[in-house]
Amino acid sequence: MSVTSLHLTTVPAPLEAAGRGQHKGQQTKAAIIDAALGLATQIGLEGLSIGAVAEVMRMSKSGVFAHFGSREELQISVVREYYRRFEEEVFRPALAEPRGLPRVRALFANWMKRVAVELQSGCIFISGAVEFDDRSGPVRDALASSVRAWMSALNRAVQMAREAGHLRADAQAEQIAFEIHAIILALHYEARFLKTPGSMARAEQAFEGILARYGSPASRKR
Amino acid sequence: MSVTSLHLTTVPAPLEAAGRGQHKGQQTKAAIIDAALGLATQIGLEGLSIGAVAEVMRMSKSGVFAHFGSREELQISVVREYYRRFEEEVFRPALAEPRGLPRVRALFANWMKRVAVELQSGCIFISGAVEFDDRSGPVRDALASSVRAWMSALNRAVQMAREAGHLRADAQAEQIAFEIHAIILALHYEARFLKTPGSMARAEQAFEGILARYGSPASRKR
DNA sequence: TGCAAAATAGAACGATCGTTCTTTTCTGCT
DNA sequence: AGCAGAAAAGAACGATCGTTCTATTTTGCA
Repeated sequence: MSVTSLHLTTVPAPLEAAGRGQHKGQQTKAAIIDAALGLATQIGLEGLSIGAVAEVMRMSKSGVFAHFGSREELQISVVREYYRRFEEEVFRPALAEPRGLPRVRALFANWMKRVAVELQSGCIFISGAVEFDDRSGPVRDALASSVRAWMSALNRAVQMAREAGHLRADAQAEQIAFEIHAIILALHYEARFLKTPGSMARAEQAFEGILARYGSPASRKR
Repeated sequence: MSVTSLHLTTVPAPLEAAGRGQHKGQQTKAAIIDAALGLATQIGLEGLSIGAVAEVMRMSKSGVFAHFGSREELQISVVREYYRRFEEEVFRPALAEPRGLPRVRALFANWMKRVAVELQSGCIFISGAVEFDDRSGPVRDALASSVRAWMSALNRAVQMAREAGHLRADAQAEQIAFEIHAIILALHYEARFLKTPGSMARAEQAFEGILARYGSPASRKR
């Protein structure tokens, strides 16, 4: 490839946009990531082995391996795909709601919906945090930056709710985001591990409690 | 050993109470569990390998193995020891406080103190929950029953606070325990994984928020 | 002090892991 | 249709794992 091809505008058809028309290799790579994501939600990123992915894909180990070059790269691809889906399911739909409390409520509701599904499959942002909390490297970095991106999106939504007058003027967005995050983590723990019945309802009630505490006195219901 | 020796009252000195005067084997076993616990808090119960424990103990793999008969039994021993220390550090000292809100505050404060230390080492009740949440077997059972025991102790303390009139009459102990647990989990996540600064203070503030919300109107401070 | 039993070491096993190298099969373009 | 390159398979490697078996050392009581 010549240096002049760095002028991307001159590149014709062969490099198409992601999606259809991919070469065979990219299609299978996407399929591998999908299978690996399914495995990783169950057994964790650390438990994810190339052999297991190959078995699910009915491919050889080396066939799977060739697409990534290392297990680490496969793990990173899984993290990125998980984040993409999380954004799609939780964040994007909430943008349809008007800024302020409605959007914050939608974010929490979508998050809860997702956790309800993950009570069977598992959440990579939670299991990954435990697996990589005292390690370093690119997998940890990919995980942490994904979670931070989501948390700061939640932060912004809360901040907008305060600016819209839906929350007390002295409410801190970071504090509220922290407490919302806490609810989700406890729900995941109690429902998925301890199998405590009624956890979903307790999480809902805890969320309402936060809103009652930080909600602006003007819009207080009782 | 004859059948009549089942009359435990007839057993003389050789079987002593746990503690001093142990045979060599029991001493080293306790030392192994201590070393294994230290490893498990860092790399998790699943990552705990007999080889690594042997290296720390400067023993052979088979020497370590012989004390437990299986890796699973070693893991269970670690869980039990962790629970014992947790009880000793968090629960027991709080019994010195009078029933009601003071004791609940002490439980939370001790828990926070422990988490602050575990931000370096890690918590088996949290990492274990992630590692064993979709598995079954004796290790999972040991973990779950330990956590349930602690959670129900916390529950009882909250319940007593309500009965003492320190909390609203309509406050549910399970709900409050859920929310306290949530705070600890979020603190662990944000401080240990994300390394978000100020997490300790946010956890404290969230706890005060819970008390403000569920505290009895009579004892409200402002 | 001596002797049985407990405690530990050492070597080897089958299995699984990520990775490398070589070979075969398949794809897609001319 | 044919050919170059991509994609996948296959075999093998060193390492680590839990576990087993046998041999050696150490302990604690008579």
